[in-house]
Amino acid sequence: MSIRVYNTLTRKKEEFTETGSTISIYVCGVTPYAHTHLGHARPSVVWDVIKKFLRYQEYQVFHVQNFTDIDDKIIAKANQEGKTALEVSNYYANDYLESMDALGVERADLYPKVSEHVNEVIEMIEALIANKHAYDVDGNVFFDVLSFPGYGKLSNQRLAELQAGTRFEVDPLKRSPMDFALWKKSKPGEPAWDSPWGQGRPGWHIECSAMSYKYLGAAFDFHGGGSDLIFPHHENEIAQFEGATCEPLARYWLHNGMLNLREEKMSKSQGNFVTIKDVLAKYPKELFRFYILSTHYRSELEYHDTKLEEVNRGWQRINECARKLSARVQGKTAEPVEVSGQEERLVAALEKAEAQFRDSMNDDFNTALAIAAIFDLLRELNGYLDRTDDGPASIYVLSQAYQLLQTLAGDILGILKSDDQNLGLGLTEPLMELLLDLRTQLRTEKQYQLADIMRNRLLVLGIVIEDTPQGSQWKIKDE
RNA sequence: GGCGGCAUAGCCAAGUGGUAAGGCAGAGCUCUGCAAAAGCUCCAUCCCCAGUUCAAAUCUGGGUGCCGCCUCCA
Repeated sequence: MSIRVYNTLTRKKEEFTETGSTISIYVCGVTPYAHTHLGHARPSVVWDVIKKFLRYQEYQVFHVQNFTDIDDKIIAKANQEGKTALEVSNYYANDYLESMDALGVERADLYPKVSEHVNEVIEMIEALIANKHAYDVDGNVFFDVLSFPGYGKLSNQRLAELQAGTRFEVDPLKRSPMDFALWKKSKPGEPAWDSPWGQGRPGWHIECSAMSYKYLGAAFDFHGGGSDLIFPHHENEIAQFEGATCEPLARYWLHNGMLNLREEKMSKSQGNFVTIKDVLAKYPKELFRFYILSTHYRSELEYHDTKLEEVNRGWQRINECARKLSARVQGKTAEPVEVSGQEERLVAALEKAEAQFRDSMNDDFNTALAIAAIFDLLRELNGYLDRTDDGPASIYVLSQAYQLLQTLAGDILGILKSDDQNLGLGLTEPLMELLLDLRTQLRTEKQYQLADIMRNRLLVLGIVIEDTPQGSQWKIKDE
């Protein structure tokens, strides 16, 4: 089954056709002038999972994500704090990367910055002027929207309607109200670069066109970003790119839904945000990823204080199962054996789960469905775990199960806790073994009172004891 | 005013023509010294109205409600 994706450009789900062995991806990054907030986590986690899934499907991926480090807000912040614009943007770009690391998001292959690509920007503007899509007014260069017939094709807007809806004050220098700045003439005290039009700096949208063209060329595979970027940012990107190069920009446009904070869209400018670091100080990254991936990427997502508590229990079940599998398989060698009976049934369940997962992801990266496939598998796994002994056939299929769960939930979705989160360190393990041995002895002698005291006191210390048919087990209590 | 999206059980959430995935919460049961974990069973006819169709949550038209974008925003 091939991959199908919803393409904003055509407004329908399309089959993804590959043009080479490497899939090229450009995702709009951030303007680094404030701490990285929860809203940024959504595209990051989603694309992280998409990339990992594509590799699982044996594609290669090349991922570029920009930093728009020249911007009015950065300059304003720099002035306010008595720093240079570059100091401010570097600081927050670094904060962004740290937040991504903390989320378990794999880094992009490239993080180009506008400040390092002003030449490319200038070249593209020159091409636009040469192609009669842009004009220079006293050191400002604007894109001439009326000159580009395809304007509005991504956001499905008609120019006449857009102009009628203009609510902001129109720069009198513009020929048409919808024209937008490619190059801004610098004012005193602002960072400025030399250009054929005098000292100035790039406008907002041009950097993405120039840098995606430089690193990915024309008609690359995926262009992603939040749905709030469809208009005007991505619409303008297309106009600039195609106006300058006469070639199409990206083949598939994917837009993720907004993450809303307490029913309101989270955004930097409204001061309505929670930083990623705040959330990760309280909750494991894997839980947060589970929450994001429980909903399809195009849907809106609500976040509030108790949200992660609500999804915690289901997430624990997945990890609980992985922990049990790990405990069973650990230190044992799985010899390939002929399977039959309940082992055969389990292997069939593994295959089914893998296929369901794959189909779900192939269908517009439906992580919600993919997670459902994992829950289905969980039931089979837990049932089997209750029934089986530690015979060679059992170890063999259990290690396969463990691997599959690690691959799907761990490697691709990134929602499995790592082993050291599950197990204690150093002395803890032998000590716990000792305690459990003693307690088992007590239980054998029916000294239940003492056994219960032990269990209760360990619970106070954050250690949970579970008595199972396979003996007593312990784990670190969550929360 | 324009463009787009959404409305599915108490909550979260899949599902684009064939008679409602999954998770949480809840009820009952099994296992168990007890507890925990786990398993099993139960729990919706899909905002309203009118159409198309043998058949619609899924298509069409109308209505209501919510949200996003049109200004910086992932």
